[in-house]
Amino acid sequence: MHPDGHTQPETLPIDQRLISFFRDGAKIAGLPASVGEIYGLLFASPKPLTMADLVERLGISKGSASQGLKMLRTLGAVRDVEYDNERKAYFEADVELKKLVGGFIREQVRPHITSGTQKLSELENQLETIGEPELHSFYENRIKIIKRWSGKANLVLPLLQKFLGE
Amino acid sequence: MHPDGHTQPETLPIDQRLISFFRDGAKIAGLPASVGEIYGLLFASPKPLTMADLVERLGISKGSASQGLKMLRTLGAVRDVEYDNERKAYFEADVELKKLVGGFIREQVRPHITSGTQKLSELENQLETIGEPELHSFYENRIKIIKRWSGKANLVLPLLQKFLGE
DNA sequence: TTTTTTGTTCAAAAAAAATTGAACTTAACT
DNA sequence: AGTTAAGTTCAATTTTTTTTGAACAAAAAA
Repeated sequence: MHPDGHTQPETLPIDQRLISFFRDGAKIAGLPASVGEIYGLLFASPKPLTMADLVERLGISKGSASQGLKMLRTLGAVRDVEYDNERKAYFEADVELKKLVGGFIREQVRPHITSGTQKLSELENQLETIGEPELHSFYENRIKIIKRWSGKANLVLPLLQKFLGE
Repeated sequence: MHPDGHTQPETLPIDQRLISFFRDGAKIAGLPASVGEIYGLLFASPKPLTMADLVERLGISKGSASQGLKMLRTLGAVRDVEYDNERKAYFEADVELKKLVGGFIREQVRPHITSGTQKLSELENQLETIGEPELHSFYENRIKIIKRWSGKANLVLPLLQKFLGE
């Protein structure tokens, strides 16, 4: 089963703790547990790892590893690195908070805000169709409230990124 | 059954649109769709509503309505109000962003941060058990990184609340 | 060329989360 | 007292999300 003599580094208790730490973190952020585990193991590893390493040491399927890495790359949380074997791709965890939060906002938050803004403007159109003055003014006010929230959100995000970037 | 709150574009009445808007918002925030719908209907209603109203107009079960209201109350997103019928309880949406975000942070964010901090300190204990100096210093540095993140998070939350509170 | 290694895709299976509904509690009314 | 209306709880069901694994593709090695 093991044609070559290479030994995998043993998974230390501290690695297990880091994996578990990031598994929970991923869940909190609304990401799959396996994505957190992959990031956790890479974070816990002094050297870059291959996809096969992730499969073996986390006991996940090749499919999960591939999809998880894909997601982590688009989030900018993991990067490809050059490493001894030409054939395989090696990965390591990116550790800059600015980049992690930036990727999360770009991939997971912005799209929702965009579609929300779209829905909001459709909402405003509907307002026209309300003849009854009492009701019209009620809904007009409700929409004004949402717009105020939306304005805040659009201010907060850049502020947040700036704060984390220092 | 759902009287199609969701996918019709042009001709939806305004309160259906608000329900759908908040359903999506709830999902984004990691809350059940039914919670978003309940908040949406209350937000869209000029008068307070009873639980029976929610069941009837949203087509959800009594169980969902009860659980959803419970969650919204602990989030501070919905409040009890006095209204004509003594017997039933009436509810209306709370609309202050400060309060909504505050409740969300208190109920959904803080507990996770707290348990994360706990895990972090367990992680630090594990560090002691690593004899090998190279590895020790690697993990020490990793833990330092997490602590830096954690410090940032603890600064950001109050800042965020302050910003939204003005 | 054919074989082997590496990685992706996606339908199906498993796991997790939300929702239901019936049994139960509580409190008001007769 | 008993009856009824309002609301809660939670085991069972449904729905959604995640994970798997086998088929496939790409590219290097033999």
